[in-house]
Amino acid sequence: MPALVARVLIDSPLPQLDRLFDYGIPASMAETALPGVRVRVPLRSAGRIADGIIVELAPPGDYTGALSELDEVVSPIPVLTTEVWTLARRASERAAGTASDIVRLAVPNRQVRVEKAYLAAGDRALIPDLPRAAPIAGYLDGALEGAIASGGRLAVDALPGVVDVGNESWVGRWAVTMAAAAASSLSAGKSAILAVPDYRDQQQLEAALAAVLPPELVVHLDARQSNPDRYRGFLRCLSSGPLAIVGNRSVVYAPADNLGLIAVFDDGDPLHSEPLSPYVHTRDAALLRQEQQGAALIFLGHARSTEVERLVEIGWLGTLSPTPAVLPKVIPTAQQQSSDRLAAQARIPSSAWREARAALEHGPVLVQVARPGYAPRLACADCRQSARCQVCEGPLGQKTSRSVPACAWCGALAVRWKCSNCEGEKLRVIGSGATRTAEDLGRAFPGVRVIIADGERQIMHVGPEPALVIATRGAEPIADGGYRAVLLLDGESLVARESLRVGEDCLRTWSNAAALAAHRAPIMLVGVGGALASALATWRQADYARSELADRRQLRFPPAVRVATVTGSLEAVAHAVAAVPGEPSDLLGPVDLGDGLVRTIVRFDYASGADVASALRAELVRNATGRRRPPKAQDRTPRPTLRVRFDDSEPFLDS
DNA sequence: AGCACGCCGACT
DNA sequence: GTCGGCGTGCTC
Repeated sequence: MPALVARVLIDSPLPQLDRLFDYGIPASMAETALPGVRVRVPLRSAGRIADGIIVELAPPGDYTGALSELDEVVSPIPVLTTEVWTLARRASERAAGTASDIVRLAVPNRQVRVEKAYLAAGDRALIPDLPRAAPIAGYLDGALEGAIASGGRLAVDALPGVVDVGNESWVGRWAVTMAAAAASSLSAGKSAILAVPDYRDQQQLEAALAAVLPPELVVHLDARQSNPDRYRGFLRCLSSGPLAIVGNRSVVYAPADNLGLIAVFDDGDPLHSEPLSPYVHTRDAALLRQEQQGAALIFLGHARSTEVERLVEIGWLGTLSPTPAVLPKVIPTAQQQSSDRLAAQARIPSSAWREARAALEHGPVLVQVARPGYAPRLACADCRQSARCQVCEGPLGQKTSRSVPACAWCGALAVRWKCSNCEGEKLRVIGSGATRTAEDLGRAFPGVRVIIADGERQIMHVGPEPALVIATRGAEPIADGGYRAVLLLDGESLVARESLRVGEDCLRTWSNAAALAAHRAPIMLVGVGGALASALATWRQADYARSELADRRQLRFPPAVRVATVTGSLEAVAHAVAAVPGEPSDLLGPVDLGDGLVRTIVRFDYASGADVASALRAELVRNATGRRRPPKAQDRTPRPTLRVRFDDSEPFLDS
């Protein structure tokens, strides 16, 4: 029997290195060179050492050249499990990226001290008793539990409202459902991966988990942790025994032991879309992993994304709604101006103003606004042309009513501003941000405490006392006992944006805010009518997603079809696009992006995704290894880079 | 990425 | 005749 070789994944973003390399195993490493461990290996001429991970030990493959030997086993801990490796390879293939880019997301940086402590602790015999499964409230008895036990796939409509999970800790009811689902999986001895879009969601989920699971069974893995904390959590996942693993998008790659459930909350939140190459969305990674490992898969949310709706329509996902149905009390408000002068100034129709005033007698009222700051835009007071930065031509805005106007793009303060059109020197405020809304509302409701929550002033909780809580979308605090009323402002300007996703995006953020209301508290959507308003009012977000998806099918826009954007020089893009199978390819572009770059969007059906990805990936390799400069061109011209990005929604967003 | 190998112009 | 230019291609 021939000696085994170590097949190693090199840590490199280069597409031409994205394959396994065979290395001989020196006798000194025979004990430690095992699958999953970090190694250092010589690459190309001696002297150059690369980091890598042993993926498998195998008989020598078809490579016939001289084998180099491993240089060093860096650590004995198998950080890359077989499941995660397979997932990384499949996810990267689907996105025409490299597996090591995914592995970098999946395996945190090594922290030597943490690792030493972990190894010194030895195998932890201290495995707590498995929790007992408690029934999951709010849905048909046993429906969720059954799906979790049998590896089912479900789109679950979340329960609106907030609850106290103990210690005066109020969380959204969705978090209780998700925690109960995790407990259900753990009670069967299987781990659960719980992915949430942002930190505030994570805090709610952790509070809900603390109520149903002992802390030894919960691990978190998120971007906010320090590197050592993250690595410590990661190593805990590797030790045996079921765990609830909580985190943001890259938690879907956690090395869960005996995975039984993947649950994703609010998959329509843009934070679930990975900004690092190869840009694999949490939803897609979760779908691949579920298919591969057969765990249960749950997409939980207050609104349904068109992507999930598509999966429901093709039968890949089942659906589950609360039983009995829970309908928030949404009141569409007519656009009639308020008779109250101050309310009118604050853009609030009279009916909404009356409801808010009544609600403020009893507790906090949430006001959701579109933009932070005081004035999102400024214009010349004389000619009304929008005011531009004198440094970079960016739009000017104002943080507070007193602050110096500043550029939204480069941050330059606009001192001694002069209109480029009419030489005017006076600025005029356009629109209202959170701060200005707060000032206006403070005048309309004198004597009421006003709280502002936005990206800069992050507030997680507010008490049950009366207060006006002005929050930008996604920054809403949880109110103890729920808000007594919710006002959704700025809908008109939000809906007016030109973007493929405005409708579903608005419905999602409104629904999330509405879910923070107390039972039967009024929710007022100001200034919006039509299908969107009625979807919110009837709390039938899935219906809206269905009609939205039907529209996208008509137009052949994602997610009815898949897309890939190909960016680079005109020739490189044309060449790459020509390699896409399925003639004649369905193309949009090329459009000129300036700097000698163009972008073409390739559209294709889900069924041909693998072919398109492998064709474009081959083009990436060819472009990276082929001639670097156009022959006879000037020396200093940088090599035209070719970039490919799958399922990129950016070109369809507002400009 | 790096770095060696390989085929054309000025040199002792 | 050789030294070295950078264009080309490979990395177990």
